[in-house]
Amino acid sequence: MALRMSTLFLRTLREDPSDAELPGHRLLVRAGYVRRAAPGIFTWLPLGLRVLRNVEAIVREEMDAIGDQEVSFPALLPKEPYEATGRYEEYGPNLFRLQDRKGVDMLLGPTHEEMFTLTVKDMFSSYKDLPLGLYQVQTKYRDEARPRGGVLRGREFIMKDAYSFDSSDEGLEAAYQAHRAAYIKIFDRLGFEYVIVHASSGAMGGSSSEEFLAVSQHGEDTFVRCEASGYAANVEAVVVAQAPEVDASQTPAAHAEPTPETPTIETLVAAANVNHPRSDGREWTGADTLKNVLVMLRHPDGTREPLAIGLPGDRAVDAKRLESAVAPAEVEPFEGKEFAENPALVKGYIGPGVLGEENASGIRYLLDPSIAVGSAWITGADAPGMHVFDLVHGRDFTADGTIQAGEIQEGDPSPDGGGVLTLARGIEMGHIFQLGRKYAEVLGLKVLDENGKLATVTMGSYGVGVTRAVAAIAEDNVDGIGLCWPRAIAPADVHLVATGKDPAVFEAAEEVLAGLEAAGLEVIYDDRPKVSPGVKFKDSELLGVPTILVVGRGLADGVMEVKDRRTGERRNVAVADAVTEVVNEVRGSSSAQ
RNA sequence: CGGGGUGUGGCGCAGUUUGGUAGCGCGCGUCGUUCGGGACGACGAGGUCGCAGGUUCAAAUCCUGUCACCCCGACCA
Repeated sequence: MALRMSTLFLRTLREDPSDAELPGHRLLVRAGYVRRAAPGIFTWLPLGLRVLRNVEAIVREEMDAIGDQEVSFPALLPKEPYEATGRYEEYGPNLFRLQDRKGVDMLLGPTHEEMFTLTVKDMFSSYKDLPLGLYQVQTKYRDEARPRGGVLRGREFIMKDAYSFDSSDEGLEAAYQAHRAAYIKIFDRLGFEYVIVHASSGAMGGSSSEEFLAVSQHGEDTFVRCEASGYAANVEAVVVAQAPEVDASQTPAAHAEPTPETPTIETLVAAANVNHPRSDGREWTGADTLKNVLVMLRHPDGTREPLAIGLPGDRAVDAKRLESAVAPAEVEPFEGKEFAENPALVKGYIGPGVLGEENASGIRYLLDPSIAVGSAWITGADAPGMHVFDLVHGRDFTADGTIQAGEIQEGDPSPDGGGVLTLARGIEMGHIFQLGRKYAEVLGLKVLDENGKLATVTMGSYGVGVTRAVAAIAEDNVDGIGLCWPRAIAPADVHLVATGKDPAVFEAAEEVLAGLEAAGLEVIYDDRPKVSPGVKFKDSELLGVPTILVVGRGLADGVMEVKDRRTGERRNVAVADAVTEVVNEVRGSSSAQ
């Protein structure tokens, strides 16, 4: 199979497109792989489509290998199934909605749990039909508030979504592990650095969920990992361990002190060091203060509930962690008028004295798990310009519970006790869920069990962002001059370049091309006449095929040049050996990048 | 939704401050020269300057409105 540059539907650009920011995105456009059609919507040109198909092929092979069966659902869907699960509303403006000529509401599918569940319900009715694994590679639509990074986050994108159906929890666990293992194979073959992290399952429900993140500074997700223990998790899903109790027998009784004009942690610490220095000679820091943050929760039924969060003063509330911790409730700011409505609250000087369902404010009070029983704090005294010192958790105040909402910081202890955490960014490439019975329950997917009784099926859902994988791999495989595709997904095995105007060069190139094709290699052949060698070399580097074979001036000496795109290494090979050398190059390192 | 920015041939940009018949580079076409690192010359095709209204003898340029797009944030199974 050969693509001849003289006729290929391709136009490379010498300059970066002005609307692209990420290096991989720029190069995908410059090298003629994709073109933007509308915000977050892309046209795949011949070379891009070849890469995309290669990724799809790998995904299909590994899904087939675990016995999942491929199906294809429509993208244009009726709304009823999504109304049944509540997601027609839940998805809100992210759902593309439309009407048919009769005015019937329809939608473009953002994900297909409902359709798979209903189809299995249609066809199967016995435990003997299970387990079952189905998947599709299909176009999804989500009207993202802000598409970004080109193909990385589009409004139309291709996802491989798979679903498992089991009659028992053990079956679900087995299916989950099988899909997890298949994903490891897929991402290994795609050739990029990734981590598997614990994720919060959020609104999807279910008990267990892991994400496959491509490690990338351009990623939108922040995750933590611990070198020592191997722990890795999305920041949203980090469960901070409860700090062990400490001895408070030597801590003096709590005492309130005037601390005028100290509404912030910084001003409080400064004032405390001047007016109330520690007896042990150490300076007060933000970590000695107990900060109490108020938020307003809005529950799905519309009711609003204030919530107070106590955490060390040197640590912020992480909005994503908080959202995740209080889901399905949503977080809103605690406004000035709400302070006014609760006279127990003294803004800037709020303390545990009034917080808590049993205390004056009546506001539920949850502590960060790092607040140990027995630890002593400087915190608000609930009077203007007053803070209380040596206030001991468990002795002088208690809370209504703990909450996982504190910001995770570089160097925090790993939750599994093995070391310290580092922070990094990643691109979500895959997400696997144990959904459990949520969808089957709502949509009535039940089968008869061995005893002839109806049992609700338990499900898993497993997604891979296929178009996103192309974008993420591009981001991960660029250098100053172009793309450098991993072999497994490159648009061709070899980029054959014929330089100069000597007909003998083109004749020799045709011969070696025939040899490469006969060996089963896919070749991009730059057969353009009257194009200068410099242009051809630049284009070959821009396109990023891993092996470049140059036929040109060396021909007079009986040699061709084999060049490795990634390393830049080049070597001459005898014309007679060129096909064999290139085939070895391609096959010999087919599993490496 | 908040903040910032940009709309001028296919692409990248200048021109807008100070109103006077739209320009550069790349790409594209023809001819000739060139041919191992984005060659050169000559000729040429291609733009209602995002849109609407206004001011003016005259608007890419000034005024009003509007739309679109990009980036950062919020959002995002």
